[in-house]
Amino acid sequence: MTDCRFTREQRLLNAADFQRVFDKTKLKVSTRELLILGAANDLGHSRIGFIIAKKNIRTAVHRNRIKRIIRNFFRVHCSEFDTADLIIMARRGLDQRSNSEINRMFSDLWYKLVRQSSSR
RNA sequence: AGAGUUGGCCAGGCAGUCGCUGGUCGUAUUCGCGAGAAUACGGCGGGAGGAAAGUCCGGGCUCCAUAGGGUAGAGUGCCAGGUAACGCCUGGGGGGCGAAAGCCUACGGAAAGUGCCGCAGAAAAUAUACCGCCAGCUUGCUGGUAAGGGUGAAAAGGUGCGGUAAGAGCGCACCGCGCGGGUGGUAACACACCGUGGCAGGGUAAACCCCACUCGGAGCAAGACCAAAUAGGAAUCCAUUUGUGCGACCCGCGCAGGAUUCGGGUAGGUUGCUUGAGGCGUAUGGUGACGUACGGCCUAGAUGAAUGACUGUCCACGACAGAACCCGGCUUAUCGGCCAGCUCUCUUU
Repeated sequence: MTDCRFTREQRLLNAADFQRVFDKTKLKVSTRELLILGAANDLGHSRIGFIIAKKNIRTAVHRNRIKRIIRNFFRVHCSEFDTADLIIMARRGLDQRSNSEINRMFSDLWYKLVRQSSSR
């Protein structure tokens, strides 16, 4: 999985997928403005889903921007990780951060997650 | 050149790397007798806005019943036109602001009825008389007044002359107002036009209300199709006393009954889904909104939701902000830049 693509199979698509992650959360890393939940799957690849509440991130432009940046990071780095389903949750204040700040923040969380996963 | 004002246009550019999405072409694999379909990979070109926003109006489209009559309710409110329609737009009229260009205007009815109107003031609408003024006499009372003063946002027209005890539309002239007519205008309305009446009776209708006109309801999570689970119904035809259900309510309409037939439809998927009251150009009618004719154009269609990220570079250093069925408006947010018309001021020739 060294090619850097991002297809429909790599996304959490329905409510049942999301619920499964919430019920079987094994991985959890966070900062003040971001939270990642993870649960192992047996599909042979990772999947990602977003929960970005309108209450926390008020304008659609910022919600789109956050999703695009994180999705792009996931696309490039997904091969570094075991197969799992991840949910990215945005908290209040994230829309105040610039693109590079979000990239750095997510990168820190990502490697924390990789360590947590491999130590298991 | 500066100040103002109105209308229109643009919304960082370029290059590279890595992606996403739908279209099309090609190749491969699978399915199919076949037309073709699905999946994967590759090539090519497409991929947010002026407000995509708020959801405040209007319409298309879909379903409810074929959307019909009445009541209730809601909306609109100077006139004429435009439009699919509108609460929008255009032109005109009245009123207000400005030196002007121009801007603002919820602008029907207070003589159908009801309600409300603080303080001050004698009195806020049936009128009335605090200080005055005048007359009379018993010198502080009676009568006559509303010119003057005072209160107030507002005191039952204004100015002048006559008149009178003092005054007063009491009389007259002009201004204002009402009514009737005339003229101009499709009309709202206007008039330094004519006649007539001494003269309307406060404000508030974005208070109830009255008058005129308009409006059936719900929305793409509408609706249609495929279909695990689960439950026993569903569709068509016939009948319509009674029972029951339905939209804000009524008139009204549907369902239950009998017969025939067999599928039904939650998760999920497919569709609706972008060619449309579309945009561009030319000609033409119109003051204009806009209409008509001809030519050629196709310009996002996602669905846990694409349209991006990173790097370099240039400059004016980039605001507000992301389509979700589709259009027409309105409103609100917005870094800046460009173009055109008009008004005023200054300088120069």
